[in-house]
Parts: sequence; structure tokens; C-alpha cells
Amino acid sequence: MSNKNKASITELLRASKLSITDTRVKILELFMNSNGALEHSSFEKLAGQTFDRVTVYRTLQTFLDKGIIHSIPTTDTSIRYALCKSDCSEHDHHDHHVHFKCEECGTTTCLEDTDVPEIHLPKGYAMHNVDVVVSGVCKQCK
Amino acid sequence: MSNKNKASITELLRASKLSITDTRVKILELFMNSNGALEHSSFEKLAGQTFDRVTVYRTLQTFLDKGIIHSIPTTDTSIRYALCKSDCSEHDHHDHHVHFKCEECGTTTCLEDTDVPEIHLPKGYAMHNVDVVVSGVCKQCK
DNA sequence: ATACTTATGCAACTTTGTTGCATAAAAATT
DNA sequence: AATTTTTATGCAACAAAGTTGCATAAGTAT
Ligand SMILES: [Mn+2]
Ligand SMILES: [Mn+2]
Ligand SMILES: [Zn+2]
Ligand SMILES: [Zn+2]
Repeated sequence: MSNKNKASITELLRASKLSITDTRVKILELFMNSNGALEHSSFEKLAGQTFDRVTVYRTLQTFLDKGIIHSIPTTDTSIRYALCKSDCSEHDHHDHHVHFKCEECGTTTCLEDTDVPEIHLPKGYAMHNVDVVVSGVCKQCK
Repeated sequence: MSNKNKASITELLRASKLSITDTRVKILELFMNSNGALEHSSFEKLAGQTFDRVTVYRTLQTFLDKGIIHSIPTTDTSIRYALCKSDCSEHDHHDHHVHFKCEECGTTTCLEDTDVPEIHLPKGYAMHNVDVVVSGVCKQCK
């Protein structure tokens, strides 16, 4: 991890009015160094037993609340998380992109350049958010 | 539950080459009588302690395999399940509709008439399935 | 340096999901 | 209709995932 990234992590936390702690820095580093989305168990594996499982849960929840990460729905009982783009904030997310889950390697990735299409709901429904998860075979696995 | 439905449940199981058991019939009844998608814990609640939790897991897995139900991704650690339309089969699903999760009442519903839009993936990705989950406020809660 | 605020770790617990195996029930065969 | 074969269920025992309260530690503010 470069000094530049270390600095930006610090800034990110400060901008979200969060105190800068080892756990939070480490978890953000893991996100930045990973190319795919991470699930809860990844952190215990990737970071060793450095921090408690409860702390990981609370940290992820805090990051979600602050708009630092977003969650990706799954059908396999392990929610994935990925970093939001820099212009997301607490109640204003801008990362309306498609997510891709590879059936071969299992990784879930943000397709930043693939916008979620417009959805036309039946009358009477108010839409707040749209999640699109595509499954298939990724570039690397083909 | 009408006799007509009871009969169609029997037929459905037979068509899927599954033996007709109390658990399976009961779980299918619960699906048919519910307007929203069901999560695992619903069955224990709705059906009382009639059947073992392990049986519920295995039954849902079997129904998934046979194309009798489909799963709906979530970010809340409880996968939802809903009945497939009659023309779905083991390896050939036809229910490509949008799902809606109400933030007020918590129910997840199949919007049968709202098709999932076409998604254009970047070069190199093979698409097998698209899940669209919209969250917001449903008709009843507005 | 001290007071104040917030995050962490631990314990204890609940909920969710899995596996092996004996038994029960369903379907097929005679 | 009785018997064999196949398949599903229930139980126990366990593993993994997620939650809550509370004491302590670490981070921020004064
Ligand atoms: Mn994403
Ligand atoms: Mn559906
Ligand atoms: Zn892949
Ligand atoms: Zn509602």
C-alpha cells in the first residue's frame, strides 16, 4: 500500500467524521487492494485474527451508513461489499452500476461503466433504489 | 386451500418426479397462500413446529433444483423464495421479472409484468442470469 | 495533560446453515 | 396386498454467522 493511498484513507475517514483507527484503516486497505467485492469472512481471512469479528460487523455497518461502501445482494447468504466512488455520501449514492458475479471463480465485481437501466414500475410503487446483479462467466475465466 | 389447489400441488410434484410428502405439500401451500416471497424462517413460523428445520432447507433446495421456486437476492442475510410460473423447468427458467422489496412493510414481491431490461455487458463477459431487485414503497404502504 | 467521546474486544448468546445416520414414509415390484 | 427398493424425514451434534451489553482502550477535543 502506497503512502498516497494511506493518506487518502485518512482523508476519507476524516471527511466522514470518523475517527481514524487501525481496524478502519486496515479494512479500507483490504478494499482498495482487492479487485472484487468482499464478504464478511474475507476480512478475517485476509487480515488474520487481528481484529474481532464484532468489530468487523460494526465497521462495515458504519461504512455503509456513511456511504463509504455499498452492499451487493446475493442468494448465497454472504452479502458482498465494495467501495463507493468518491462522490457518494451518507444519503446520496451515485454508483448506479451493474454488478457481476462469476460462476467460475466466484468473484463479484462492480461494472462501473455499465449503468443500471431505467425500470418502469407498475402504478403505485415508489422506487428508491435498483440493484442489478448479473451472473455468468467473467473475462478472466473465459 | 381449495381441492383444486391441492390437486395442482400433487400434479406439480409428480411432474417434477418428486414423491408427494406432507412437508412438500405444506410448503407449497404456504407459497400459494402467501402474496409475497418467503424467507426460511417464515416456514417455521407459518407452519408451526410441524417439521424440522433441516427438512425445510432440503425441501427448498430440492424445489430450487427442480425449478419449482426461484430465489431472490437480498442484502439482509435472508434469501427470499417465490414460486416459479408453471412453464419453468429444471434448467429453463422463464420468470425474468423484476422483484420489489418494500422498505415499509418488508415484503418482497414478484412484479410478474415488469420484465428485466436488457443489459449490455462489457466485452468478454458471458451472461447467464440477471437479477433486478428494486427497493422502495409498495402500493399498499403508500 | 486531562477530560470527553467513540471504538474495540470479550463473553455470552441467538440465529442460521450443514452433515451423518437411523428410521419412516412413499413408490415400485412381485 | 405384501414385500422390496428408493427416497425423505427427524434427530443429534456441530459449524458458521450475526447480535448485545458492558468494561476497557484508543482517539479527539479542551
Ligand atoms: Mn458496486
Ligand atoms: Mn419472482
Ligand atoms: Zn471469473
Ligand atoms: Zn409495503
